[in-house]
Amino acid sequence: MVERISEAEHEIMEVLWTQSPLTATEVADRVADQKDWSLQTVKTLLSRLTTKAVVGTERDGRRFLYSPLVERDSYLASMSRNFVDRLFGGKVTPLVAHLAEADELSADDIREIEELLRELKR
Amino acid sequence: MVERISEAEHEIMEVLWTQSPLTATEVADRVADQKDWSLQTVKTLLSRLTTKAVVGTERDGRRFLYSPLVERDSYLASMSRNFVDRLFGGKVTPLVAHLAEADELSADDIREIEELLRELKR
DNA sequence: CAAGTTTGTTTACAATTGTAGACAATAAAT
DNA sequence: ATTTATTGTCTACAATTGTAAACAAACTTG
Repeated sequence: MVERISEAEHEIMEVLWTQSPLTATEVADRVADQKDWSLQTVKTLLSRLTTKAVVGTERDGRRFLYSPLVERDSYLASMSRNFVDRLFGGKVTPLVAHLAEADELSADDIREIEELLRELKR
Repeated sequence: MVERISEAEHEIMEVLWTQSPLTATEVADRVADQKDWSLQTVKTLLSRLTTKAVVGTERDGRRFLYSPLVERDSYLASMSRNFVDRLFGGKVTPLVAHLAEADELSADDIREIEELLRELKR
């Protein structure tokens, strides 16, 4: 069971998934592109993530190096599952249909997905 | 801009999307299949939804009849958009790829989606 | 060494969310 | 007419979330 990760926490995770381990300050620096958070805020989020055991720490002198303990893939999987379950009754087709109708799919997207599905069948 | 709807509130919306207008008690009855909520809880959620202006009320004597003010489709659209943006950098293909790899797609699903895409191209 | 800097820990505090209880007004039932 | 049920409104209260400030220990720099 992957612990629930809040939206702000997720932002931190994305940084760590891109590169790790990192110190709190490094995380803060990298997340600064997206969010205007103080170092304190980042440290709070990191500590909540470690409490939830989705981020692990490794001592490096007096400070910590943080790394993700869950893989991005497995996180995405559980989020996607949850999302599709809640909003589309667990069926992926209606989701794709929906995105398509909402013009979220370009011709390119469609080609890409078709290609992907072709791959899958083999 | 569609107001943010919480998870519990969403459950109520699903009921109203299925049928409306309904009284609070009727909503409570119907939601009872999914969630073990007291009537009070349902009434609180309904009132939060009306405050957010995603549910509208119509007086019927001393009580209210509740109806959705946002369409399910447009809600789904904005949720999907948000989801795909946040987790898949706005690209749908990786999402589908992900679901596929996570074995969330059966052979039937694949056929369905292919059919759907064929439709779309016309 | 004294002063500033970095880092983790503790505490804070408002908004949102889940989950109601209490109460008052009205309607229904006996 | 008195009791009971229904309904909306107001209030509550803990957990989670976003966003830090305060503080203390340790490290760096002048």
